[in-house]
This record gives sequence, structure tokens and C-alpha cells, in this order.
Amino acid sequence: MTHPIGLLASSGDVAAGVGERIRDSRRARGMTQADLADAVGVSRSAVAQWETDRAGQVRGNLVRIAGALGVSVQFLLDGNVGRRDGEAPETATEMAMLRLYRACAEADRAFLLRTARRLARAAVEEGGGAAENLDT
Amino acid sequence: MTHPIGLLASSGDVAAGVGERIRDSRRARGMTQADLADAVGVSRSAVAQWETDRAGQVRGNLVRIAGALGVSVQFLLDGNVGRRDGEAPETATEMAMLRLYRACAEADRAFLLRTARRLARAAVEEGGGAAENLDT
DNA sequence: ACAAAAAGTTAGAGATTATAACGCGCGCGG
DNA sequence: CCGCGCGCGTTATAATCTCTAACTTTTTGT
Repeated sequence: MTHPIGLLASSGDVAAGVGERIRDSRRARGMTQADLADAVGVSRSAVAQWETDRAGQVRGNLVRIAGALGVSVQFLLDGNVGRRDGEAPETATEMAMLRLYRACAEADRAFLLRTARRLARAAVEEGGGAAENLDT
Repeated sequence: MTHPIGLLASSGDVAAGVGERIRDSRRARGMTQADLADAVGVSRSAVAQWETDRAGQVRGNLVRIAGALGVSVQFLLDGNVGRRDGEAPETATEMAMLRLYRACAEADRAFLLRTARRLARAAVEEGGGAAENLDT
């Protein structure tokens, strides 16, 4: 039942080094802590705590911080290391499936999804394996 | 002009709709709330609360959630505002369709295609829209 | 229709964060 | 030399938010 999913982004602290990147980005823009605090809408000491990793996570302010600093949230969190692109349709029939799906009416799309889900499930169970076929 | 990304996160509530995207992405992978909860390491109800926007922000789990769902944090937060709308679909339901289609057995895939084609054709005729290329 | 699984909801405990206040170090002018 | 402003780090406290557990409702499958 338990799925060891930690293969992708598991090891250690996920948000390690966030403060450092915040500080670097801030200085890069020539802002003081007070400036950033003002831009984000928090107190100056809050910024100081972010940058010293005293506040493990930065709550919802992350998005505003990224906005004020002109960087992406992804960069603040990961440092832009583990860039992983989503998957795109590969074969022609898959693209066709997609096009048809888009052309359907809302209700029909729902129907298609449910049908597909049932069929897929059946296939998975038939194949004997767990749900690994639906991964990545 | 030195704002590569800063322009995106400028307006209003930044984290609106996070829950919806989490739920869509989860379903796209054919996971239950319990599965995602297991993968992230929290309780099932926590996931339910994320998806219903009851827990305003998702704290540091966002990174783990994104990892378990195979999407980027940026997508969960911003919804990938600037995505290309050409052929590559990253919307959750479309990805779901694709994923399920792939998981189906050969015969079932053919069946899905036929069904989709029929429904799509009906929709086109109904909506009076220009008949696009639904072949292939 | 019925049973089971999945999802939604609530109350409460626990943990985390923002704020305010204080201290430290540095540069500058009188 | 001393005081002053400035930028920054740190601590204690109050407020906030999130997670867990248990229950209810909805959906799914036979």
C-alpha cells in the first residue's frame, strides 16, 4: 500500500537555502531589507528572519517575494536545479485523441474521461502490476 | 525591462485556485486523495482541505506536492499563465485524458478514439463551428 | 438498491510565523 | 572621541495557520 515516492524531490530539506537566495536577489536589486519588507507588506524583521532561515517556510508570501524580486518562485525554492518538463503527446494517435477530446462538448468530455478511466483501470488490474503504469 | 518573470505575479490573489490545480493534477495521475496523502506524508483530510482551499496556503508541502504530482510549483501557484497554447497541452484534464488513454489496452484505445471521433463530430455540427480537421 | 470507496466537513491540539523591541557593527561629521 | 543614522540579526510574545482524527455526504460498482 505504501508507495515510496520520494524518488524525485525527497532528500533532506526541500527549502534549504531559500533565505540565501532571497538575500542575494534582494541585494542584486539594490534593495534594503526595509525596501523588500515594504514591497511585500510585512515588517522588516520578517525579512531578516527569512534570510536567516529562521522561518522555515515563507508562507504565501513566497509569491509576493518572488514578484518583488523579479524572480520565479521555482528559483527561490529549488534554485532552478531540478528543472523537469511536463510530458507532451508523443505519437500521432495520441495527438488525435487530444484534438478530438478538445472538440467534444463539455458533457461528452466528462463521459470520455470516465470511460477512459474505467478502461485504464481494467487494463492495469489485468496487467497484474500495481498502479505504476500511471506514473510519470 | 529587467523583469523576466516579475510581470506574472502582479495582480490580486496570487494563490487563488491552487486547490483546484492540485485536485486536477492528482486526478490526472489517477491518484486518490489517500494516495497523494501517502506520497506527501500527511493525512488524507489534509489533502481534502488543500483541494477545497480550506488551508489557505500549503506551506512547505507545496514542493513535495509538486514532486508527487509531477508538476512544477509554479504551475500550482500561478497556473502556468504564460503557457503556449499550441499543441502541447498541460491543462490537467487534457493530461488526464492522455494518461488514461495511454494506460488503456490496444483495443480499448481504438474504441476510445472511435467514440471521441463520433462525439466530436456531433459537437462540431451542433455548435455550428467550422469543421476542423478531426481526422487522422 | 446496497455496500464500499472516495471526497467533504468539523472541532481541537499543535506548531509556526509575524510583530515589536533590543543589541551589534559600521561609516561619517563635528 | 562621541553621537548619530543606517542596515541587519536576534529574542519573546501573541496571533495565526495547519494537521490530525472522527463523522457525514456523495460517488462508484455489483
